[in-house]
Amino acid sequence: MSFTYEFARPALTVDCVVFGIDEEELKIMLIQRGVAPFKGMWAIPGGFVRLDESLEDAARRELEEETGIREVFLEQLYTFGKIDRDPRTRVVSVAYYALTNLIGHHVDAASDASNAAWFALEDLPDLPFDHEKILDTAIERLRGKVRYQPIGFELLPDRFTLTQLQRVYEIVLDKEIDKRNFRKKILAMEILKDTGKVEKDVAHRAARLYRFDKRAYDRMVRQKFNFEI
Amino acid sequence: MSFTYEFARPALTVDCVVFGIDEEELKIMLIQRGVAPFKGMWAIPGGFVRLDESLEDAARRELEEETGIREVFLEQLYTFGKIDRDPRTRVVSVAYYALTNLIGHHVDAASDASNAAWFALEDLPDLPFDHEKILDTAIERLRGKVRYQPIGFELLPDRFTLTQLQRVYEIVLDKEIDKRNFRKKILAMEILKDTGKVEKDVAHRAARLYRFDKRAYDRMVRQKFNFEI
DNA sequence: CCAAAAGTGTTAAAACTACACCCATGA
DNA sequence: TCATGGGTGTAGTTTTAACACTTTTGG
Repeated sequence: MSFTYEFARPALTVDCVVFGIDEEELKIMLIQRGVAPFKGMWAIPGGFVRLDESLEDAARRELEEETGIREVFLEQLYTFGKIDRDPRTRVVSVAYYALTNLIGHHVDAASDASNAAWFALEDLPDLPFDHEKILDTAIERLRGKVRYQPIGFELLPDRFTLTQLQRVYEIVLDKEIDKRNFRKKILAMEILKDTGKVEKDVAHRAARLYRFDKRAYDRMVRQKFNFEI
Repeated sequence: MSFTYEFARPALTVDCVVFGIDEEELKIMLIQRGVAPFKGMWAIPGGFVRLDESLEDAARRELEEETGIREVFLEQLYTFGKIDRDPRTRVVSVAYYALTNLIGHHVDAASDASNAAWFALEDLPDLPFDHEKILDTAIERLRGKVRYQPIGFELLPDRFTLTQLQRVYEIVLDKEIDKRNFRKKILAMEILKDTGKVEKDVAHRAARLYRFDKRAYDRMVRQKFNFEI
């Protein structure tokens, strides 16, 4: 089967930069390419857009097919369209970025996604195409956005401690934050809900667990409130 | 001539939201469609991406062809890819937005762009496709970006007064700003250069003319400086 | 000399920064 | 009882917001 058009069309793909925080560092998920070009290289997951799906649907489908990850925060990043970004032919790629709770998405070696793996940003392999540029753009966006939109939570489990949240900001922004000032600020926003529970199995005083209160946040946005770290 | 591919491909277009400030309001440039669908309706300028040009090149080319506007601030906005956004067939559109000195781009009725015109945002005709959504996205981006990136100048002539600049911010952000505080803040940034000239032909004390000092701005960005209004 | 916009400082309130110790828990 | 991180307040500094009058110019 083939498709014929009156004018030439670029191929259209989606790519998906997946972030996660593990211990003390920011990681991204890569997949090992099974086909040419760049067969065997680690790359950002992605693939061709089908005619019967929106761009975001395509990004989510590819993400699940290639890494098993689903139901995560996903946002369009930028569309990359330089003429020669793919050596084969003209390919335009709409890039997305995803934020995941890495702990909940450890790669299961037996799954479809057995050729997917997390990589620390400090320790990345060479990437094919313009994937390095896509990644840089994603990091820049994450750093910028995390300061004025409540997306830090997306990198944590549903329930988290204030220290975990602070760590997220310290890792993403790559700077130390004062504990007392951070707590004062984030609690003053009244967008966290104390779950009444505490950590389990820790060898020190157990910390309170909070949950992001989307309802409260939406209410504040309506009242012209500004989230800022 | 025709083009055949193994898999179906969406058509790819660029669209360009052009902003300008005239007197006391924000305007955008629309063109009257000469072809179906929606023939005769006013729409955001745009067109198909060719294989031998990047996305930004395509946006600039279409912009010049349809409106005569060239050499303006242009930035990618968002890519719109809902399945049914075009009634004919699947079309994905990479949207850009441009900021222009409207006074320098009054539409010349005798030009190629004779079917282009400026419209006040408050007084827009119905728009085809998802152009209203594209426009809303562009306005939101402009409002957000103007606060932390020095792009307000792009809506003014090369030389401008502080009052003109303040007006730009008041119009874009749709709120009044205190004159003394605005001047203090913007001058403290040291990104404006006093040209030594003053306004001509005004029926009151002539104001100083300033120019945006990109060199100084870049220097400050390197020093971790934050532009913010 | 009048109309119109240019230009200019001060003060109070709010936000931010820096900083150190006691507490609860499990091993 | 010790090691580990949890949790808390205050004071100095900076930033922001509110506010009104004099100056210059052309008509």
